[in-house]
Amino acid sequence: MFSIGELSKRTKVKVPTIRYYEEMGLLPEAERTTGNQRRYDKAGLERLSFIRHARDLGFSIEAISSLIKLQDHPDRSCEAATDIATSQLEEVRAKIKRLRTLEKELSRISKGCDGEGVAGDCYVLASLADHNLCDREH
Amino acid sequence: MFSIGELSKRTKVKVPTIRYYEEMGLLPEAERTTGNQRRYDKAGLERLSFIRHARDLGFSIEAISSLIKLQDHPDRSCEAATDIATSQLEEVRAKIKRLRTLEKELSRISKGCDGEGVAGDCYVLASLADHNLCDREH
DNA sequence: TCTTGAACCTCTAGTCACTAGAGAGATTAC
DNA sequence: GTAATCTCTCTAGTGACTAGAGGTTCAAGA
Repeated sequence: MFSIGELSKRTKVKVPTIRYYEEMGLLPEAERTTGNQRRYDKAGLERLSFIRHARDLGFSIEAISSLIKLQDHPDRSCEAATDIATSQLEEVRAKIKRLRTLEKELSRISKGCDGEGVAGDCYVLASLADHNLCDREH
Repeated sequence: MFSIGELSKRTKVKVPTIRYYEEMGLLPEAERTTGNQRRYDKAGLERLSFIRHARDLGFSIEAISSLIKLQDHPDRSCEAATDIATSQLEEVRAKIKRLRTLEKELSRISKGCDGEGVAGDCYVLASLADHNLCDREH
């Protein structure tokens, strides 16, 4: 059994974040010492690692909550899990697409001004003021 | 002179968002009718268009605030503007990079399970539980 | 001119996933 | 025993809005 600080070190999840996850129901309520401090074991460590990994991959707390429920019922169909992962993948792809458009636009705008003139003649400011100077929709 | 609703229609920025921008100091305090309703003119429209365009490109409220200050002083050097645009571009590129890694990982995980088995055997859940199943760092 | 209904006002609180800080109590090492 | 470090709960703040309550004003038609 180890403390919340120890769990934090091992998982690289900050202490207040661990408490937050508990409050959100992602982690079960931890056992306590007589002095009311949380104590964890291997199971707690594994669950928190799962959560952290899923968060790193961009899953929302809500999605993780669903995934955990599935984990706790290994006999149920895993269709929901693949659905969640697939829609997460779609979201990531959509974000990439959008960011690529922004990248092109920003890169074009940045190249338009070397930063040596005055604000009144700045192509960056002009581009932001006038959408018509843009190449494409965004 | 037109109302906040009209301004909203023309710029496609929602009414509460316009009020929020005013509160944040991005928009100057609007003129009011005797009945205390906001009225806008062409200048207000242009400034809000600027803000919306910059937001669409992912600039933060703070960054936009700096850009607006520059706009209001056309005699100052525009170095700050190009700096802001460049660092925004860098951020966007960093985000894309990170999302690409996630995309690869999620795609690999999703492919590992067709959703037809049970949760106990699900590769999606197993991958999330065990970082060692990952191809690369993320 | 009166009435109706849409648009407007302010204010508070909620969103997401944490993060920061206060003030008090617990644990651990020496 | 004492000092240093950890931990506890609670509240409030972050960014960029969004939602809703409860009340007021405006514009158009009768």
